[in-house]
Amino acid sequence: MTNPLFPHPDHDHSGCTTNLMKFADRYCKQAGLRFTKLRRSVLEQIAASHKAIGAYQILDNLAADGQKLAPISVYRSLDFLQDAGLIHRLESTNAYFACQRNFKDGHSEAQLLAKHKCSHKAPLVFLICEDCGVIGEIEGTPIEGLIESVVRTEGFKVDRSQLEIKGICSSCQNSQINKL
Amino acid sequence: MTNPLFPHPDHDHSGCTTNLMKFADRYCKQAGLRFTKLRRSVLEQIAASHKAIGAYQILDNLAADGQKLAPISVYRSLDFLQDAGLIHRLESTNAYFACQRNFKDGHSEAQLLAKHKCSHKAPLVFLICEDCGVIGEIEGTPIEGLIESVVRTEGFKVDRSQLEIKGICSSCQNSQINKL
DNA sequence: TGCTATATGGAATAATATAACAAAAGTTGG
DNA sequence: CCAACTTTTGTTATATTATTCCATATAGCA
Repeated sequence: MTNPLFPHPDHDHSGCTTNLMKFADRYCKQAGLRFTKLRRSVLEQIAASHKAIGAYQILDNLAADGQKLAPISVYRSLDFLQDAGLIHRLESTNAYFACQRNFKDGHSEAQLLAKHKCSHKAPLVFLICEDCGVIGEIEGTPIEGLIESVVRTEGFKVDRSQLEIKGICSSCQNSQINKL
Repeated sequence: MTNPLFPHPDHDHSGCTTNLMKFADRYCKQAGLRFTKLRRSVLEQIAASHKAIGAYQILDNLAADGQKLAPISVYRSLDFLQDAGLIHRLESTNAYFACQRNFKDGHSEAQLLAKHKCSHKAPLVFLICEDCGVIGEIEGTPIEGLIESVVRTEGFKVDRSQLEIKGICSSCQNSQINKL
């Protein structure tokens, strides 16, 4: 019933994009954020796949669509989207990808807002396939609690944390076997 | 008996540096790595504190010491030191800091080598104080096992992982209270 | 010694990100 | 609606981080 944590590289992506854009609309409206045309088009570029995309790649893609922008414009939209929790940034590769964990059905607007806001505070855990480039986001794992407890013994007060796990996803492991 | 996981911002650092450089000597010799003058001077800059330092800051410091280098020279040394496990890179700030977890006494050369090599594969967990800038490295926590098990359910094959935890260390929390 | 692999030097440039200020568009209160 | 204000975007320039390419030097070894 739940989405797989790690999206299959060959899945039909069309639904992901529309769901995500729909969620962004609802969420920004509910949170009183201005989801402008520029921000929307930047998010569309990012939401086009489950891979991470660089700021200048977004810039190029939009230019190809006839929308010529300065880098700062893209970066400003990226900041907005990140603050809104709609995208994440892979620190190890300076690239951005869409947060896919938001738009489960069956929530009222208020629930949607509360749930999404809450999830911002949690440790971020990302699986990055070094072969196909797809990124999966994990939530609700014991890792989150463990970080807190380990750190508490140090008296360290956590602000935010991000775990980037690189490796090979199961689909790509299978493909590699087939190639041998 | 063990070092604190998070070094106190005001501790006496002189011993840390000499221990670390001594370890680097021993380790490189044992591992058949060439610990050249350039690599040594880059490591000295990094080992000078428990904070992370940028590549161009290293470059400037060495220039002030009369050693004028091209950026690429510093980056090459950084690559070497990272491959050797002597330093780490903070992905979120593009900065480098010394690995302090190596040079416990009482190991033979062979044990030293084996232990250090093994530790390279483990997930890296860093505590980063956003106030004083000091970085602590945690090892041997249940986080490591948990990453493996969580990911295994996904069929994801881990290559390497890094967890960056940002917040305020206990010393800085105390200082902040005093300032009020 | 000469051969080979590794390390360094040096110049240029690529890739990523931000600063500073002006103009435009949205928001609010009269 | 207007005017004042805030937020967003445009424009230009520049800062920061990292790599490519080719030449030279040095270490390790037959």
